[in-house]
Amino acid sequence: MSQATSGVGSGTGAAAGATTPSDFPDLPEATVARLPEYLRALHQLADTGHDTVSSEALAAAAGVNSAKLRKDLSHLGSYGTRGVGYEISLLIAQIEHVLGLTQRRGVALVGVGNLGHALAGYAGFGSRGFRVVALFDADPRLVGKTINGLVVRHVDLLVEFAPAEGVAIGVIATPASAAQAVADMLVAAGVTSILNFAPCVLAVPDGVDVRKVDLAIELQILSFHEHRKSAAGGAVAVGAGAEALPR
Amino acid sequence: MSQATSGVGSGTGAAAGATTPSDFPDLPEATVARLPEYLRALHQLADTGHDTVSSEALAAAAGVNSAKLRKDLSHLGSYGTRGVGYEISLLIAQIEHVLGLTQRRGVALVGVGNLGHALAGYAGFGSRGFRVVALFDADPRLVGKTINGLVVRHVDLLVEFAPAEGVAIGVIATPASAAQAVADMLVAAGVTSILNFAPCVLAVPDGVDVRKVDLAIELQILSFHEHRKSAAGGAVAVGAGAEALPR
DNA sequence: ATGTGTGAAAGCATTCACAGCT
DNA sequence: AGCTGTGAATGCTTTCACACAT
Repeated sequence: MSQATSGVGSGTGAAAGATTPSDFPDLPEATVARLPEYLRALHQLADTGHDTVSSEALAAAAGVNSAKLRKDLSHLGSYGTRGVGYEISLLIAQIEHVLGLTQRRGVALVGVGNLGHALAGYAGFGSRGFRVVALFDADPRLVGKTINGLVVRHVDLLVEFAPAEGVAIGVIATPASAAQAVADMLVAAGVTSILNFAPCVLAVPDGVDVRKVDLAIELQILSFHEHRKSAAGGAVAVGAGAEALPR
Repeated sequence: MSQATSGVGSGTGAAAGATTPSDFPDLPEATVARLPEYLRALHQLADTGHDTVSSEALAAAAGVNSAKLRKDLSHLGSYGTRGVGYEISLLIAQIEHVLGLTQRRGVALVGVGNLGHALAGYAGFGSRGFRVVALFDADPRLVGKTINGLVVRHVDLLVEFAPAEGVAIGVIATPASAAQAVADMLVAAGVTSILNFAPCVLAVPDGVDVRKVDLAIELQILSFHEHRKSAAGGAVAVGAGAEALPR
């Protein structure tokens, strides 16, 4: 997947000011991928009136085991109290800081068809640290329409408009045939993070991160396990076969 | 956290399948997760007139390195010819067989709001081994509507209708607050594979597979890398700057 | 007592590099 | 020669289990 490029310079420049200059642990990628889930679970706990939480309880809410959770959190530095647990608000702040969510990042959505339209209206973006700031499409019938308060612009204007709109992340929701061209434009506009919903691989320069979401792939993975389950016992008396299931 | 599992009952039984149980390697989970991508790449190659392909070329088309590809394919048994490469049609057939895609599985979609509506119309399902066979929602304004030739039923009818419609996989596209209740119903209806788009963890009995897709999480992971990139230096940072890790 | 933080051990996954088939 | 298939080596992740702080 993404390859971490350079390390953290010993902040000579450190121009970014706003965020605390405190050091940047270099976190295992597996840990980074779980932090958002912890964050979600923490917000849920905070909303239900909790103040502190044990690793056991938080792990349950996030769907992992407690040893993993503690190890993950230990990479951020120590924010728990032995014998007590973690203070929720403190931990939320710390995770948000590490993930860079203290600044609300702008998202450009390219492709406002079926899926793209749904994404444009997805409230989860807004409530979890992001703001959709621009919409693009190649279809003249869509260009000019307003969706959720944003006008759809022609994709040819992407390179021109994206930088001004403060786009930090590009989301590709076009057909596969258009995805590479869109990725090229995003890169040309200075975007270095891309979320790709099109079923194809993208070629991008070093330093650009691409993550992919492919719905059909998820289903096919489920299909494999389904297939295996039905092939397993043959007879399989009743459910509850406690086979060693992976995952 | 309500998670009334209980009432699993319903015998999945249905031993009808005559797939040979013997030819089932137990594949590493990481390999299973990549097979769908190989399959997509193979179809692409087949469509552009290719007949055989080397591990190097297929790996490039799938976005992995060739050693990994060969190792993955070796788990399925040997389907390549040394000195030549892989015969594409043969490999497609083999992967489809292993993933259980020879039978087109039925998908029930629960939650036909913004996202669910888009999923109902997503062509990628149909073209890659699945068929949406039922739609459910709790909103009376949506129940009764026809989307893509399917009538939206009330979610309370799920347990009654799903088995008859041949549902093998359930897709949850409801708000998080409803997701667990829907999961319980799917389980009660005998569904043992669930794809969850709601931002929450689901409690399900052993033997039920859940995969989760959370769009905000993907963005947050990208945010982390973005954050780190901008902490490293100005913003210019031309690629190719592979640096040694700090210490 | 209780529950975090963390070395050490175990388990997976990826990469290397080359033997062996065509 | 060219390219697959695969043991061996490396690196990463998870799990264990317990010292240590409160």
